[in-house]
Amino acid sequence: MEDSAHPKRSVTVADVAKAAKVSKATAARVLGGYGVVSAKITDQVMAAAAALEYRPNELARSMSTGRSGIIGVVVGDIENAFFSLAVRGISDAARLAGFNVIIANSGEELDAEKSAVDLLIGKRVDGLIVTPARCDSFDHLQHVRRAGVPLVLFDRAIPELDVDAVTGDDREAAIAATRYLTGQGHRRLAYVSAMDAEGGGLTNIGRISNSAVRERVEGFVSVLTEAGLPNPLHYVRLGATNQQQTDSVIKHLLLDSAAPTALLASDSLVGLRIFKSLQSLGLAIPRDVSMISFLDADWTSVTVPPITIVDQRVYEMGKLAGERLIARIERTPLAVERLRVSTSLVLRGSVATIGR
Amino acid sequence: MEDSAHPKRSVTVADVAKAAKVSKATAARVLGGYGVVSAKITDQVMAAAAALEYRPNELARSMSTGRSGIIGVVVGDIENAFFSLAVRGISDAARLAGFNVIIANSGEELDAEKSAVDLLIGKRVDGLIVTPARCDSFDHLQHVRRAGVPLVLFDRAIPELDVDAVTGDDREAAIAATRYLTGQGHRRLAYVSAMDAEGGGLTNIGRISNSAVRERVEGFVSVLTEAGLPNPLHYVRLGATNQQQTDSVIKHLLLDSAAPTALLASDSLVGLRIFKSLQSLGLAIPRDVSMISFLDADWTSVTVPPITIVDQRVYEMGKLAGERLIARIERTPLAVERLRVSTSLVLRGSVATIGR
DNA sequence: TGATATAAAGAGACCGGTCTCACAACATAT
DNA sequence: ATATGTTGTGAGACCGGTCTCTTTATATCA
Repeated sequence: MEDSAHPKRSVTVADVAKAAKVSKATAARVLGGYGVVSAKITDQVMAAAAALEYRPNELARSMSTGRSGIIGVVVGDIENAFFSLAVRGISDAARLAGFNVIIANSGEELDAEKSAVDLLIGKRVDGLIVTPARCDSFDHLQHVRRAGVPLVLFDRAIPELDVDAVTGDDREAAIAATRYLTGQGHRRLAYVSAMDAEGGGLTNIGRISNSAVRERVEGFVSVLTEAGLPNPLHYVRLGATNQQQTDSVIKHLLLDSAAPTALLASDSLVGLRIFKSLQSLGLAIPRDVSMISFLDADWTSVTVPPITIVDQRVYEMGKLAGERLIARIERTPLAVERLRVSTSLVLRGSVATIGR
Repeated sequence: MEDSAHPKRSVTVADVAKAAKVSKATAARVLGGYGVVSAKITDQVMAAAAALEYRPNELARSMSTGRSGIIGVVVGDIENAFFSLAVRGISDAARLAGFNVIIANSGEELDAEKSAVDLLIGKRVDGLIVTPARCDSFDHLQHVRRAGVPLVLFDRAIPELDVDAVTGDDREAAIAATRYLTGQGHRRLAYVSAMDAEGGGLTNIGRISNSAVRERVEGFVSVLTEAGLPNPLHYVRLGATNQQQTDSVIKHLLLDSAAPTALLASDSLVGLRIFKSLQSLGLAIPRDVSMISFLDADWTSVTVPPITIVDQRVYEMGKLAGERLIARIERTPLAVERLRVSTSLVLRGSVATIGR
């Protein structure tokens, strides 16, 4: 058994051709499924290929055709349920169209994102779906366009970049959630996100570099303003990137003399962290504080009480992004668009009605 | 702006060479970072490359070097937290060694697995990590070996296949969990898995085609037998593949006159389904029934009560598998091994002490 | 029966890199 | 001054497919 002998020159069309006693071109026609070949020769070649266990070298194929059949996807963090669901949607769309998916993690860091994009372009992917970590730095994405590689942004849009984007209707979602909370009598509401905050406190919404978060905060603030509540930015907190940070954020929020009565979590990871923080502070939901989280994550339906959430339909978002990209790859003439997938509020038990 | 012009012949070494007024070979040496080139020429070439925005074609590079720098991973379902965590571990190990990861989903189906493997081999991945859907059908994996592509099995082992495998110590884990349950006075224990059951009832452990599940069931049964409990296979149930099936499985189990007092869930998805089933049946944990789930999934720590789990250290498993594969790719001389990652029981609140 | 159309097969360039080998220029040894 | 070595550069084969162009064999028609 010298199976383990490593390099093992693989079987090529030339080998098959020789075995089938035909020219390389003819064997290639049979194996590649193009051109015209007589039935007899086809059989010969197929038999030879089977005997030699021929496997086409997709790399070589891609080289000459110029198409790799691969879609590159750059996400923030696959471990996050949001992205794994999205990837599923993208993969399903891709598979249906005969494409494969190669995934790269950016860890929500710009540098990692840049090198991931470079790498995928190097691998000559046929198209790219990117969740941009920051919406204010996009040279590398501009470069993708210049290279002629179709690009679709996911979850976050960059208006300055003339390119398709698939996002949730974040502003509307935030408005709906916030209105619901104010409708239940809440007057002091906090918005908590995992986004890195570069200075601690937030003074200027426009400076939030993630469009999804920015739009949600805008929606949140607009409702509060509209309701005549003072200082709507006062309870917007960023930086809940891990349990410890979140504990600290929550503690500061809730130990304030004018503590918020309701919390809006920007994603399911933040939501989970907030939930745990509240648990460890011994605060009951919704008696002591109400909360709403984005994303219908597993955990949100099995807690006591179950968590009211904004259902983002991430799978559909992913699928849509995949389909859009494939349409671009196949040169379907389409106007550049921002596709918004509508969200819906799923009422469960984590919001109390207060006052009145 | 004719940015959108699609095909856009990309800049090649030849283009750079011409611009820098050197030979293709020299430009290639600079750009590829091999061979010897004088400082002056290096600068010239680099300048030309920068001006032209040269990006190497990894495909072509792979063709001539025979290395793609890609590791292929075939998992059951990325959406499953078990796999997404594992993929993270694999990716981290890969990135550290300068490899990239391409992921394919098998949906736990043999045919999909076969074509995924074929596809990845076609893409000339440098190595393959596979979670075999069935341990009794491995022609396609044998083929991988014959093709000279390093292979590491993940989560499940196939003893007949002379190849490395990274798994949990499933038998020990099941033994520990089961012993804990019997130690708490439980005498009728059920094991529930999502594996497809081809006949409904289970009569022969050896026929379970997934080694991880089989070993867990073996461990489970061995403890029960050792404890002198009758008919240990009686409460082993497969087929909890979705909520409806699980509801039915749980209902049948618990409406029996001799209903089990404790349930062992084979993975976190099954665990979650069981939890929901119990909720909908109005049964309280652990008062009416106790449960233990595999995998420290998000949801298990925020339920009431929190769920006692078998911590599988999946990230480490993934990382180990990645490292092992890379060692193989780099021809480190190593004996073929089955690497077992130890698990531990994390006691929370979902198991009652009964009797006595 | 010879001229022409058509189908099937072969020859070889090409994709964009890597890499071997040949060769030139200059330094050092004899 | 000639032999030998070293270093930097150029020419061109090669990886394994695709694909165009040419050639050959067979069918169709006058």
